[in-house]
Amino acid sequence: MVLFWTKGYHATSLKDLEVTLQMKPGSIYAAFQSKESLFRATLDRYAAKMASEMQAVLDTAQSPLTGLRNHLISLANLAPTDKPSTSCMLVKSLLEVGHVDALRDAVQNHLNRIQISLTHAVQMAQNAGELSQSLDCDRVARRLQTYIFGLKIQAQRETDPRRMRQLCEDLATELSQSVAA
Amino acid sequence: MVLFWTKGYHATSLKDLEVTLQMKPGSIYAAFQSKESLFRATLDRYAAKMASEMQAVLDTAQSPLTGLRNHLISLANLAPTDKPSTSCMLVKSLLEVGHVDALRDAVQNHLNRIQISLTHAVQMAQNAGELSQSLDCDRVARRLQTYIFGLKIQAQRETDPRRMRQLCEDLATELSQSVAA
DNA sequence: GCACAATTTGAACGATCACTCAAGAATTAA
DNA sequence: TTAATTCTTGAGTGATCGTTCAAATTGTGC
Repeated sequence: MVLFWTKGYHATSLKDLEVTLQMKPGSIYAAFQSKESLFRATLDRYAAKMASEMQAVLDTAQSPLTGLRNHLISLANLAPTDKPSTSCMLVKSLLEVGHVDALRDAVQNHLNRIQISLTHAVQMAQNAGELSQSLDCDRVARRLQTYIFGLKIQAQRETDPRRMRQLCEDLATELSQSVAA
Repeated sequence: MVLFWTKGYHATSLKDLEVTLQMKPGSIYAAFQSKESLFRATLDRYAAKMASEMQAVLDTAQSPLTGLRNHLISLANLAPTDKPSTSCMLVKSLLEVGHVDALRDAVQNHLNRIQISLTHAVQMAQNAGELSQSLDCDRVARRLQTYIFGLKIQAQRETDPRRMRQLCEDLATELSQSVAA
């Protein structure tokens, strides 16, 4: 997963996979049917990992809205020198293999599921009275996800951790304000 | 440029380039030294094109802030079925070839230049009294660019043009409000 | 019309690509 | 211990990768 995540689908060769997995080609093809299918499996794994990490942040927060804010702010801890890539593997894959139908659909499904989780979180914040009752939760969630996408790309660029943190906090603040009950 | 933009660097083969350019390998290598160098040239061209389009939107607007809003809203016109890719070639390249030093630096420079243009636009809005005097223009510009990144990725996902437009307008509104004089 | 320079051609290069498969090693069942 | 089964091995597949170069073609100056 880390290999595909950092190098991308096309740039990852079977030689790379042999070394990393410590398996010979035959074994790789016995376990997974093809490079594409192995890649799809890593996408699933990544999405599960990402979803559970996000859920953990949301669940441990004092309140639903605080959880969402914390999640945005947690993106400040990504540094562009980090391994694996600070960028979202799903976004990276969407851009790279978006023209391969099977892979694009897999990525889209994962992103949709994450968006639904966000919608639920927003709904909870609304139920808790932290958000205006009139707000469309799905709409807010889409905006939130747009922030996340943007921030993860900035994380690939921004070398100054102070500015990165500032940016995350700016967006977190904006969320609270524009959405307040 | 369109070829690299849509397929990405690695997925574009020299056969593809031969067909699209209508040139034989020898000519391609005489004109450009290598695939990488040709790719870098397309990055330059893309960045120039994108910068001038953005500048046109900014310049024709009634006011600086309106220009920035219009630019955000113009992203609603991207549809995921569009050719070439609706995603920003620079972002796509940053994610795909971010681990190749020469290419990453080229992309970073282009993105930095665009950010500077945004900073100037924000500065003009501030000078025009549309923004609070106390705001850090560079900081606002970074936030703006984060929106743009996020929106262009959403444009790859969102199939409903109504929702896409709504999203762009949400972010444009947010910009005006959070930044108002 | 002719010599000379610049460009284009496309076959060929070694390397690497994703992938296969017959043969051998390891594991399990009796 | 042995027979059956599963897993692993790694050389080998044809295809394609990015790249080169000598020969053919085209363009230029006189």
